Amino acid sequence: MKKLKRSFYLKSPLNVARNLLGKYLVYRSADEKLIVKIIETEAYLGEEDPACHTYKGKKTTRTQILYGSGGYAYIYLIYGMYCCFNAVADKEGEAGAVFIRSAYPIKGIKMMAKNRGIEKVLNKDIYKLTNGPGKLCQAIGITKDINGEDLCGKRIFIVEGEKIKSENIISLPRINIDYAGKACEYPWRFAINKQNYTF
DNA sequence: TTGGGGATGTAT
DNA sequence: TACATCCCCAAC
Repeated sequence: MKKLKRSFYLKSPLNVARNLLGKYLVYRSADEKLIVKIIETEAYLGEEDPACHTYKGKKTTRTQILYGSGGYAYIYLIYGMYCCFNAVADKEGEAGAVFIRSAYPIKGIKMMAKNRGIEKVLNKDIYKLTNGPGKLCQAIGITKDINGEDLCGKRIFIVEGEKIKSENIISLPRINIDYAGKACEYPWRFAINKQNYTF
């Protein structure tokens, strides 16, 4: 399947967040290739977005990667416990990102279960392996050492997966950003509508 | 050097 | 609905 090119990521986070739905995230672990389908994303718009780590132009070592060119991995630790995966979006100088909130396991399910500390997975429970940002990172085994990795490289990348019709995409308010004031109402979360879609 | 807070997950 | 648990960074 075709790997997404740099140009895919150089657009606005809202555009990239919507277009990442149905795409496959591929990670080459030491043992095998792990693949998940992206089913829920959130857009973070940069200096104007109170929920974004770069709000008001905040520049630190952590946010540096966000200001760079789109198409790189941004991984940070949340609540001192879990890693969250983002794809940096927009062009150099614009600090946007797309947060991957939920995915569905496609390949390497056994390894993902092992990484999550689960011995046996029933078919009906497969989706639970990666249905959260922290779970996703734990399942495919990525940590902060992937931070800054080129998504157009070989270790981790995204490929054309399934084309999702626009009528099957829903937009919703983002989650757990209550501190962001009015911005917590903006419909910048995108998901595949499960009502007309089966995995 | 310090302390408050956070793009979560799990059990209850 | 509680709480585990610790990096990040601004302010001191």
